[in-house]
Amino acid sequence: MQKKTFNTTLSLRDFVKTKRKDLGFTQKMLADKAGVGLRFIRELENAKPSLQMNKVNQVLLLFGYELGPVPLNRKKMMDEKS
Amino acid sequence: MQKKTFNTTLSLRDFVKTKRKDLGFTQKMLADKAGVGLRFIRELENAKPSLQMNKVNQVLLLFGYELGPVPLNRKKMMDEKS
DNA sequence: AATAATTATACCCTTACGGGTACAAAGATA
DNA sequence: TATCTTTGTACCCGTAAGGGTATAATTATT
Repeated sequence: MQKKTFNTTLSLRDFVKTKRKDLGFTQKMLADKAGVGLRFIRELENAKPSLQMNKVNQVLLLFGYELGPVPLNRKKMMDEKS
Repeated sequence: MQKKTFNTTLSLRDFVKTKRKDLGFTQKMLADKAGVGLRFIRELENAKPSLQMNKVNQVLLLFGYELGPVPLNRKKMMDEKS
């Protein structure tokens, strides 16, 4: 029942990590399914700031998400699962 | 009074273009204020898919926005001004 | 119409992204 | 403990991103 608040700005890494584990994927599995390299997934989950948008979108697409402009300091609510 | 619907997914370019003109900036002014090159602003407003997130965020920051994961097919409402 | 301002396209160049790979570190399982 | 899996860090390298600049094309503005 507990929900987790996360800052959309700072937690793209946490978003990916959470979604990935929700699906029971390893980094390698996610990389293969997204069509990116394993190193990229690791850089993404380690919050490398200079990642290319199209590559990030290839990953987010698997979760039904994509990169878009969101207001700063925006907080979102997300269930622990799904 | 008319509001414009835009798909967050496809219209990062339109978002930037609209916000820029709302502030009365030229591409060059926006580039200088954001600390990126003029060419980058043009590629951004022309929807180049492989732009680097940190550069895009330097621009969105001026508008009080940033890149974040948004659900696919999400539609947002935005006033013509502000 | 002409002129000025803004935007689009193209070229060269330096930098670094991203892939691949290997190895180390951390977690899990028995 | 040892063993296996998963994740993190480091290296080399091809290639594309992004800046600068110049020139065309487009769009005001008069």
